[in-house]
Amino acid sequence: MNDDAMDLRARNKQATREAIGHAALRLAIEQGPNGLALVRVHDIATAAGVSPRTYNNYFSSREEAICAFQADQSRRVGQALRSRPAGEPLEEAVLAAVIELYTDPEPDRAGLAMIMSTPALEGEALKAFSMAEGPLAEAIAERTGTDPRRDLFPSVTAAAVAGAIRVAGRHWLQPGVTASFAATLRNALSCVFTPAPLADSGKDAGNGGDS
Amino acid sequence: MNDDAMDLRARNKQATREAIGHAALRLAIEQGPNGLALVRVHDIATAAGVSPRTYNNYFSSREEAICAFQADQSRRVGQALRSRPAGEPLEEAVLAAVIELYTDPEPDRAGLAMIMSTPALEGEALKAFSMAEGPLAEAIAERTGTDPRRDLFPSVTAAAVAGAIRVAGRHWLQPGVTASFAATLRNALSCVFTPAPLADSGKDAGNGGDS
DNA sequence: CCCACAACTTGCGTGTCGCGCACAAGTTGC
DNA sequence: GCAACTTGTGCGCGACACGCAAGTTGTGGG
Repeated sequence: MNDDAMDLRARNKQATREAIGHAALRLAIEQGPNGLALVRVHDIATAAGVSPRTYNNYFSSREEAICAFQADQSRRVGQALRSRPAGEPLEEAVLAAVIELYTDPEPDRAGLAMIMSTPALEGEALKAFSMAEGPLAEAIAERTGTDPRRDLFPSVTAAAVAGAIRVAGRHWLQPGVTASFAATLRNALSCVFTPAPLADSGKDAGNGGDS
Repeated sequence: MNDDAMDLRARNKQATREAIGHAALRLAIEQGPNGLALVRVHDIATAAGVSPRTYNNYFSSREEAICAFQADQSRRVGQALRSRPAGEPLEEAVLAAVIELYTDPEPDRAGLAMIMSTPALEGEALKAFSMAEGPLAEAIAERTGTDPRRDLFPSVTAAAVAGAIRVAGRHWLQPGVTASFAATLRNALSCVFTPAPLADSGKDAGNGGDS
């Protein structure tokens, strides 16, 4: 999945894709959550240095372009889990994989806030997260030795993990939250694997409490 | 939430909303997953007995209209959990509430298959499910006595439950699955609350195994 | 019983957008 | 070096979301 592992064509394709996505996100942030309609396709294409028609070859809606980086990231989550050592327990492996993937660069607060506060963009982000569930479920099934076609555990866990990442993101960009995204992510994911519903594990020890 | 608890205006509004949604879903099913573009707004409006402009007052996209019933159902999930007896353990309460809400009429296989096999519609369905997470998280927080602003557990669990419902639906309409939707739902939800990652709880006893 | 007010529906006009088609430019494999 | 393929681009059509200004129907006060 390294950039230099592809031929020239694929690299150019990926470059323009990222250029369009980056331009789209930047323009969306400039206009703010309520001015999404003011971001015209023509502006995005111009800012990315391509024609509107080319933009349309890559994305079929503004929302898709703006959330492109999330979609790209989601595609890597399955591979990230597979690259963990085989003996590692599921919880630790998932935790490490997700944290590595989502905190290598600390996420862009403005971009995330823009997406989470705009219904149309949030829908596209949900699609991006759901794209990760399939591969993630396969990786989980492989690690736990379960058949994803007979046992619902891998798919459900994958969906729960994706949901936890989403919740962590939403919580992280609430005003007053000072914890790192990695810490928030850890808290959220621990809720998935430890069922503790009504224990006093909260507050200062277990999950939550970084507002 | 009963129909006769509203004044005439609200009832008419809800009626036309359901009429449009029903017509949209029916037409979408007729055209199949690949012919969604052939379903014109004009057709939906005509089938529902309203003008295209009125359709547009209720929904701002075909996908939204087609998935309207899912959105309406999602809005009820929080209330469904609240209406469970207070002493009931969280897992049982969630299980009972969800099963009651999603199996009162057994879901429409054709409609569900249509939605799950069409990317654009699946995105809208994801939005509908995510709408349920907020109220559901509040209900869970209230039941477990946790503060949803400090503790991530309610939100994460809500997201996991929503994800489990989704996974159950996807699994249920796979060819060869003969179990009732209620049973599939039970299996999926049990994966959320029992962490059992690598136990041999599968196959004939625990979760899964109804293919 | 009637009337004023509010909500809902509808027709029309406008600005965008998605996308199919045909062609030019660049890249890869032989 | 040549041929096949992929990708970027210009053009144009059909559809659609949405604002605006009527007309129509439900609601409540005198």
